[in-house]
Amino acid sequence: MQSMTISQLARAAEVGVETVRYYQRRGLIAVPPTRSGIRRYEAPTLVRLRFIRRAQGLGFSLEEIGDLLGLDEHTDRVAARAIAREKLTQIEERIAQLQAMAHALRDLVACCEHSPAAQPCPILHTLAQPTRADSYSKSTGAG
Amino acid sequence: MQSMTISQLARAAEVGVETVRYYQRRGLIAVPPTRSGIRRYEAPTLVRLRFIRRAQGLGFSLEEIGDLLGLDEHTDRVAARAIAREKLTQIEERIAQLQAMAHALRDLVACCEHSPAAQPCPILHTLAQPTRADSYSKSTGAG
DNA sequence: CTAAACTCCGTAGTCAGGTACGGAGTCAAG
DNA sequence: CTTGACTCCGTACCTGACTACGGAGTTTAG
Repeated sequence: MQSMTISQLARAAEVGVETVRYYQRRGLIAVPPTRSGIRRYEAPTLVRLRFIRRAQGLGFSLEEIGDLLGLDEHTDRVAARAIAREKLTQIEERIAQLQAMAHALRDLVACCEHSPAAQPCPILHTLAQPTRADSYSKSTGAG
Repeated sequence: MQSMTISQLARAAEVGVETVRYYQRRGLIAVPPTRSGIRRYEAPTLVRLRFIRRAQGLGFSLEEIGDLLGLDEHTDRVAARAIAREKLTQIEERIAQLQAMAHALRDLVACCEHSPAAQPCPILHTLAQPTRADSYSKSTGAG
């Protein structure tokens, strides 16, 4: 399959036709010239489309992917590495945030399971507590 | 401060006035009756507002927070715990996804650092690779 | 040669969680 | 009693990544 219609291209890359058009509008993939109104796509466009999906899977936004697509495999290795490192840092930060949330939730659930039935729900009660949200974390001391 | 204007309320909860109004539109906090056109807010509304912000900090969406706000501290402990557990599971899943991304990125960066300068950038090259995105993970063998 | 399927392209809608705007009314200080 | 700050409310706008719609043109199978 040397040359594809847009729906063949989309199917090959496992995206929707509208998504392909959207990427064209965003300038991520080229709009090939048309003979008689219908455009035909070549293999390099499919490669580019798959690049986009894989980069998304690594957490890159379409804007960042636009930058990555502008890089040259041979002359821009340092830049590519820098972008990848930055993304890695962002992901690690996000993981840390989510781990803090998970930790707080685990504490609340555990607290709720072990507190006497006559008392108000520690989860709801803690959320309604005045100011600082960390009364459920670490110690109950003055710290 | 028994009774507050909307801006005092917003300041006390560390949110914007427009955000308070937005929560009113969403039905998360009540719109108090007005005498002469200006509304006044009591302490329980501030508690509710802080509840919302803290629940957001734990990863709950405004819709979920609406559910939580409808629960009773005494009679709905089981429901509250179930919601918290479900959120915890979602967060753990998200963490796992992000860790997979981070792992892949770390591999790519390391690969890029150690590959000979004459070769194309392994990061860009891997992204452009046909089909499966996992050629950068685990081993380089036939698997 | 026709009918179905596909393509093109611009525009608009979706989700979440706000943020901004504008005009009219209200309140407090001087 | 005016000035300036604040409030009310509806509506529109924002980000990011799509997704849908509609009408006109094109291609293909029978």
